[in-house]
Amino acid sequence: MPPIAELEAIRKAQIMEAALATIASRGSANVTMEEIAVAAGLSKGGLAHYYKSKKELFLAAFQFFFDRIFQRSKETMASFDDPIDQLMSFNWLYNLDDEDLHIGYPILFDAMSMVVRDEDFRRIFHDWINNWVVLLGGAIQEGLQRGQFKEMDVKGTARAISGIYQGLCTRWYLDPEAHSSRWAVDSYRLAIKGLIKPYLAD
Amino acid sequence: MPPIAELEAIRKAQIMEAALATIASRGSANVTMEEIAVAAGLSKGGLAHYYKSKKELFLAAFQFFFDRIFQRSKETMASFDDPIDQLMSFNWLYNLDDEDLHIGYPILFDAMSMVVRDEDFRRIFHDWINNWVVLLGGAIQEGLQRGQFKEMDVKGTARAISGIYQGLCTRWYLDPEAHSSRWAVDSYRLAIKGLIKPYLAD
Amino acid sequence: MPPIAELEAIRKAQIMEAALATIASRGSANVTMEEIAVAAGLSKGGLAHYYKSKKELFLAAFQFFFDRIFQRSKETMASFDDPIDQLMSFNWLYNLDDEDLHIGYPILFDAMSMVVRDEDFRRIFHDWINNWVVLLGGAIQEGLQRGQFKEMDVKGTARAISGIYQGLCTRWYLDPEAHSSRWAVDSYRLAIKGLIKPYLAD
Amino acid sequence: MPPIAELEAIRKAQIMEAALATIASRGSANVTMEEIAVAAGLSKGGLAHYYKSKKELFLAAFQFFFDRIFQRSKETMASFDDPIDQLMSFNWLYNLDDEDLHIGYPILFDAMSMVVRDEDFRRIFHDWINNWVVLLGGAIQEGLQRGQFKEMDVKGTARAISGIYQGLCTRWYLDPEAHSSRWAVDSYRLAIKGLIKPYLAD
DNA sequence: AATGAATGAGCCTTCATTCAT
DNA sequence: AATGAATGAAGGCTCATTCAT
Repeated sequence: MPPIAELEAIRKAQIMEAALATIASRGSANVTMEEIAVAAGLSKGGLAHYYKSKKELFLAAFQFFFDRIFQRSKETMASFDDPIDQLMSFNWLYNLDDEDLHIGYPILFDAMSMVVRDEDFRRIFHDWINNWVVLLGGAIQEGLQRGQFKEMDVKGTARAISGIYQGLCTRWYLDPEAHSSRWAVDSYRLAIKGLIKPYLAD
Repeated sequence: MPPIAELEAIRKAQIMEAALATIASRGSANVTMEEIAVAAGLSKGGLAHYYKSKKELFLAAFQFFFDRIFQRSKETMASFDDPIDQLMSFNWLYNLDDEDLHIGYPILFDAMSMVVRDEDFRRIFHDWINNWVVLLGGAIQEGLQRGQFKEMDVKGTARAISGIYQGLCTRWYLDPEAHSSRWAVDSYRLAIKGLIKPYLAD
Repeated sequence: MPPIAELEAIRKAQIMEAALATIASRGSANVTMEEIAVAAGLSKGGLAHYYKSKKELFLAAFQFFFDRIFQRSKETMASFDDPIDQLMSFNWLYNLDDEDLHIGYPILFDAMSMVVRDEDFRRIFHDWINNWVVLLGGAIQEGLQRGQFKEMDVKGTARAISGIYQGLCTRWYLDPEAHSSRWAVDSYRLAIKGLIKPYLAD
Repeated sequence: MPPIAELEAIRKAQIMEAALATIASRGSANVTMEEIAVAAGLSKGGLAHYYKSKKELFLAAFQFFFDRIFQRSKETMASFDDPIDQLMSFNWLYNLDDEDLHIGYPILFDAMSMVVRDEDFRRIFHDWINNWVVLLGGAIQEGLQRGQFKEMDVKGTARAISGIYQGLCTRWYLDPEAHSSRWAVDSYRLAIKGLIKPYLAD
């Protein structure tokens, strides 16, 4: 790889980090290209060299973050063998000391705000969700094969787990004083139980 | 003395509707005071007469919307007798023909984006959530008294239901092609079942 | 006099006081019609009823103030018999407790700023200066007739005294810590001495 | 790196000239940032690049002008040897063909209007006055050493001369038809004589 | 006489984007 | 590759003025 391409990769990585950090703290509505550039150790013009427009930069940053969070979750999940454990493994996310979270939630809210109104943001968001569905669906499938779970709509259940997870996380993050991480974990487990053993309860 | 004593109330109501509609469609980051003014049938200056700043207007609009949605839900819930039915009664919200929804979700995403970064928005959001918790908690309490539910942490469960509900709604609204309202209702019911009859499943 | 005309006079007097006070404290560049109206115990519309435009109001207020200061000075001067004492009698103006001063200097600076650029303000300012010249000229004339002063250009000397007086006052008012009223009085006396006994000094 | 290393200095100088000219002709209350920008050969945004706010620009412009006038006076004064001549040397200022004057007086009035109400303007004004006092004080001191003047309070006299000078200039500038420059020069000389040889007259 | 609702022009300021170097 | 000067559009807000009541 010629050094020129290496440099580009390095710069883009710096910019991604800077963009995520500044967007998270200032809000995508308020952050300026210059703030991001400075956070990345560049000038306004330097940033423009790598990302032609604000939207392009935001799309890349969101994508970058979505990938990272997904990757981390996937790895965590892979470290468990039991499908139930796998579905519960996202609990690493309830940790206010993890910097990815303080970036992730603000980013997520901003992203959703854009998803509603812009097709390009919608696409990367949907793709991300679909990745989760595939990941969670794999665990469910495995549970089914092992006979641990009753028959169910795998994809739909995966979607539900993903949505429920996000709903609980959101509450926890927006008001951690009223919503402990213990509450989040417990609520999640009970809800999941309801979903994956539906007929048991009847 | 104004010709109509309630002129201010009328104008403010017009403005609230206009603000919600324009914020929802354009996004709070993009909507301008003038757009809102025009949508309310006023000029820029006329709007300023009633709301001194953009933030003041936004806070009022969010508050206004939160109140309305809550009120509608409360009334719907009150029309059911059985606590289980009450907890399920929010299904009226899964209706893409209901205009409140097309306002509500975009507003909600924008609101959360601000809640993370601004204390004033945070306050009205927390208040809103707390209202839901009280409302849902009432139904749960009733179920407990009727012996329908097992013992549980009423408030925590109410918070969980509220969060889960929002998580599922969000997915449904952001991608209704992949998430049917049937899916949303079913997922919600199962998750709730997990929450309110926790020990049954074991 | 019908009560209607009386009311108008009362209102206009209120407005003049309010205008002077607010212009002085806020600056003519910053004060708003509404601020003045409120200070006068009226509403925006009520003020408009008496003064059709901001400029009209300002002209009236400046004129009003110029008249009052001149009248007070004239009366003070008339209480002295000796022409020298008369010329020195303006010392009542070096009194930071006198409210007219805290109105007067700011008003004067603002007025001069307008005098440079607007014919209407120029006219009332010139008229005011000319009144001073006549007043001071009278004292000088009297001194000449009594044989107290050497022959001189009465008008020119009166203009000089007036200008010098203002120059010293200005410095005193703008920086009273560095310019005592003692300094102002003494400097004024010495300068006047130079002017009215010109040939003595040679 | 800028093509011309001194670009910023050049631009700022252009802006200073443009600001002074436009403020003088339009008044600081009326001049707009855009007017100044255009006068400086820049766009609104270009001006903002060099001066972040209107106040910052005005402060810089006033300072710039104060410095220039002071420098010119200082040089003129230095070209005379006799202290009396030095104190009289400011007569170059009575020249309506000198562009600095047509800028200077309007600027001075606007400045004083702000000095009354704003600490930052007050500071640069006081500094300017103090510079004059030091300059004039030097001439007086020299006169004392040469035995030309009687003993006196050097600083106080310098302050008086400075104030008197401004008072006379102001009248001359605001109404040159009624106040000739001859009048101004003569009045100034006589007043100074009164100040620097105070006891002679008694 | 008096109010205050409403207008709309205008201003300061911000900022994404372009571009010469 | 990188800078930062420069542009110009746009937005929030202010405010003198008008006018129906």
